[in-house]
Amino acid sequence: MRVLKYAILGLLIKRPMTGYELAKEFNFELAEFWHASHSQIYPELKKLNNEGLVTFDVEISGDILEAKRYHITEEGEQDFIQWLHKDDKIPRTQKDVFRLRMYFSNNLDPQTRIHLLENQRQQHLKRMNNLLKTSEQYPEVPDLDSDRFGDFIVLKGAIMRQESIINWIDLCIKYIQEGSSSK
Amino acid sequence: MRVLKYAILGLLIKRPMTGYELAKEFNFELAEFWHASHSQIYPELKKLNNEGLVTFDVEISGDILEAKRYHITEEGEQDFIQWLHKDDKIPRTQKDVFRLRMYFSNNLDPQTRIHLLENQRQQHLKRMNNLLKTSEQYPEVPDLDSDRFGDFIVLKGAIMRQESIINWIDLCIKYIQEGSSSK
DNA sequence: ACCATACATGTCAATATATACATGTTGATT
DNA sequence: AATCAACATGTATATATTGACATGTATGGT
Repeated sequence: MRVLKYAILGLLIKRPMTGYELAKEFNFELAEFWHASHSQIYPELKKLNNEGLVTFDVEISGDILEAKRYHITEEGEQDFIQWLHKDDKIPRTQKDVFRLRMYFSNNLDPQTRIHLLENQRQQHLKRMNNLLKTSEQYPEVPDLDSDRFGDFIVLKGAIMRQESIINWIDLCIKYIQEGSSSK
Repeated sequence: MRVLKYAILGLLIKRPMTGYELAKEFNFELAEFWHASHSQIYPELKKLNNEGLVTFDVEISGDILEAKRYHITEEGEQDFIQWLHKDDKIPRTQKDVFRLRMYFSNNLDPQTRIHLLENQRQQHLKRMNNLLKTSEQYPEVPDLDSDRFGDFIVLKGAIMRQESIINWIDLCIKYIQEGSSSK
């Protein structure tokens, strides 16, 4: 499906970027829902360039350090916009190692289960606080056509997801406490 | 990290299974949080057998049709139980193509955004109903040590996640309607 | 007898992803 | 002058995953 292709094209519509900058984007705003590291990005940029969907200018900083600043072409923009209109079939599976572990949790004693859950809880709570802090950047809903709008709604979604996960963990802990005290 | 290895070992603790049956498991109870198809399962079973973590008996149904029924060994069980105790670092990214799309949604007109969101909403609602139907199998919390407990809690988690996704979609639709009417 | 569905096991090729290997510059601080 | 963090670009290897290719049996219904 070449999602990375479209992730890159979408970012380049905002502004021309180097491979290094693209890699950074995947570690900030987009990090909750997409990621790619530079070892994937550089070959993909080369491919997109061969396909005529992006071009680049070489910039020099200092004496010799070269950076390729990639721009999206007219063709690339058309391809991206076309992709953007497509309906997604919701994936049957969202892989989640922790939930797989919990699926098998009858093989653990109650204390261990609670330890594992508390550990997850703490990590999710920490992320939740980071997301809430980030969302302070948005005292109000950005304009629909602003490129902040997308970040705003996926951030909201990340917070809601986080909330739901923490509630689930708390529910699991409750079940385990009730189930083990009654014995 | 060889998650498939542990997914298979965990299933084989419940009961000995053929590769075919394992593949089916990944399409039912576990389907929300893990999946593997037979082209991954058969080679992995061979590998686990070489490592001494599983063994198999050949069963004949009818005249000649052979099926290998895999059993977990003592060593396999120890390996699995050890893995099960491990804390997971929560993943920075849960890849989600639809949210990536929404991140770029400022490039779409409001009607198209709402169409895409409604389409997702419908699909998620349908899945939600399936999950709720499945959860009718559990009029009460299964015993902590029953192998139904794991299925029960991940099913609860799937329902909560689904609820959260639908709420997010509704929120997005609301933002778009408000944002486009005020212009 | 025919047909469809489920049972059953495997391989192959393409793609995707993560991690490590590999190299070098620039600019700011100490 | 030395050091460190950030900038910058690539390749290589291993693993994971998907979808197609490939083959055949068993069972129940018409």
